[in-house]
Amino acid sequence: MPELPEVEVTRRGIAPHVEGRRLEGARVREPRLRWPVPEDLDAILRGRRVAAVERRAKYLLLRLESSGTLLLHLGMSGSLRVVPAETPPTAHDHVDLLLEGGMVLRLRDPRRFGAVLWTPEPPERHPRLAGLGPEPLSPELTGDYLYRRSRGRRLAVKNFLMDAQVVVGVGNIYASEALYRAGIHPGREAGRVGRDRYVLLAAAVAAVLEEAIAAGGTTLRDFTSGEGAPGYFRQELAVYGREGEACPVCGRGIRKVVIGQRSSFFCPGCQR
DNA sequence: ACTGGATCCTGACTGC
DNA sequence: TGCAGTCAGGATCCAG
Repeated sequence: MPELPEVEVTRRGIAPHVEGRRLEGARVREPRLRWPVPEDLDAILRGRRVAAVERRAKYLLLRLESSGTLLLHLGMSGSLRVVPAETPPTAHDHVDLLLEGGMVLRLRDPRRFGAVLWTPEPPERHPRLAGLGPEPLSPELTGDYLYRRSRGRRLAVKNFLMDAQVVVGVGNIYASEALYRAGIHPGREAGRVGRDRYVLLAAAVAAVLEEAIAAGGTTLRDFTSGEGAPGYFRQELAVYGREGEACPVCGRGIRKVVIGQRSSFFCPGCQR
């Protein structure tokens, strides 16, 4: 489900309910996520206070006071909601974090590609976070950076853009959208895109992600913020999911191709 | 070192 | 209505 904007919208939705609050424990109904949920999660969390809810790439970081961080990943189908503790869980509500005051932070994830990980170390040292590329909304993402990193690379520029070692947070929807805005064909070899076009691409990535966050994310099926509101960016998507529709700029039909086993949408007139 | 493909899992949708 | 096949917002792992 979520790319960076949806994770960030979720973070902003849950943070006011979670930050500064003490955890009374955890209830794990289904530990078989991408990696097993820690068996002693309840004991680890009980009585500890959440200092901050942060985000790195598509991971949410619940930083506990003193030390230790809970890493949450939503995978393809995960979502987080803050609900009253007495709310009956539905089929795929795998983990509850019990908050003082009678609410729970509830993780739902039908496909179970998500993750709940614990680390007592500084989270940037965790194997899942070490080695990640820069945040796309930081000053580190520049055209020069993308240009340098792409030299000699023969994979499609869309796959290059979705490589978390290069830059984090750009998933299948926003990769198509950013490449459209930058006028770059998604299947072009990354190493054969020039510096000037990477400058356009870096700006396009940041712009599309910021606009999506401002719109509350993209709701395709059932994405909602931590408070249950859907995102309204879907109607702003220029190419994703719009095969056969007219390009808003040149009027030619939007095409769909499979690149790296993922559907990719582009305008054959505007993108080279 | 890079690259593409297979893989984890369930649900929604399509076509017959 | 039922059933088989296809596809889905992620990211890791593995073989070549």
